[in-house]
Amino acid sequence: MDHDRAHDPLVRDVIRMTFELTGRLRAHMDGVAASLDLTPMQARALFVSHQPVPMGLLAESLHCDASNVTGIVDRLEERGLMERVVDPDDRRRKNLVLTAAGRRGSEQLKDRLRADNPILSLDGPELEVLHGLLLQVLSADVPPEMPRRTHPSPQI
Amino acid sequence: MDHDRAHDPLVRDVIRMTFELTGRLRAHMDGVAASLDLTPMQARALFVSHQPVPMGLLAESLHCDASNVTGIVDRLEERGLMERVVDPDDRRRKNLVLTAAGRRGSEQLKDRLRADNPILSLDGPELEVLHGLLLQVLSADVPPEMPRRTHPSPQI
DNA sequence: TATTGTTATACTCTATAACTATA
DNA sequence: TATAGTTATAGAGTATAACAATA
Repeated sequence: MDHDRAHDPLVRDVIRMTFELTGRLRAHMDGVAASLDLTPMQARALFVSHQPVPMGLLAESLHCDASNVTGIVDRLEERGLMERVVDPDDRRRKNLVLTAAGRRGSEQLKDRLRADNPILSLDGPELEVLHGLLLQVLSADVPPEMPRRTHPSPQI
Repeated sequence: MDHDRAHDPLVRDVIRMTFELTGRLRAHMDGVAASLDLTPMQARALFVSHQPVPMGLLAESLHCDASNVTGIVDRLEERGLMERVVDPDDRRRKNLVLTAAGRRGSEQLKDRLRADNPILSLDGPELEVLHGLLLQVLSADVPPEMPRRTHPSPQI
């Protein structure tokens, strides 16, 4: 018999706190992005593009529709940080490759992200514990699909 | 003598994983919002407005500029979920108060957010540990200011 | 036929600057 | 003078639908 965890005060508290921390981490990331004159989405795209990645996969990583990635990559390409390279094995597919400037930018982004990160208020052993918990959540969880508002059930 | 943690592989790993989890949690939240026909920011505004809160404080909670809150609250008010109430003690200030429908919506939002949350792959004791870590990070960390791009130092 | 990426569209979010009204 | 909130603006993000090229 499984106790109903939805009414567990601990669950409520942890969800409220993850909401708060998620907001702060995002603000921290956006601040770092701004310091490099990147928009939040441009920075996230740079962050996850270590090796060549097709547009569709980037859309998944960014949790947004594929049609949005066109514009985001357009602006990164105009700025000389990324290039679209047609995949020779499947000419429909375009792989995104960082330029030298893109790699430098990505490194700076990550350096600055590490420099002042809120989670660094934890010491080594605590980070180890957090690492274990994150590993468990990430491997157990199936990444959610992109949010859709097609058939909402409002009731409010 | 403090070891330089920026080069600690554990720190890098944990930051990469928090980036991933943060993205998934946001996608989860946005999906729940969409199921109630709310935009992401409308849902976040509803989430943090349990008791009357002035516009400026809501802007801080949402990590965005105060000017944005006007439009977000406009749409929630048009929909009958919130009301602006002028503060009698300081007539410049407007407190945001949930309507009955707003309270129902907020409850549904939180119910659905708990129902399928990725962090629920953790069991009770693990949640306790996470709770402790979150408490420490949140109390040690000073919430970052809103990201500004006024004086960037690009170098890329 | 199905898939990858683009375009067109309409709306929301976003920060900045200038503004109103209160203090 | 300073603060709370609004308006105007321009740009970026957002999902949907329709489309082209390729498989």
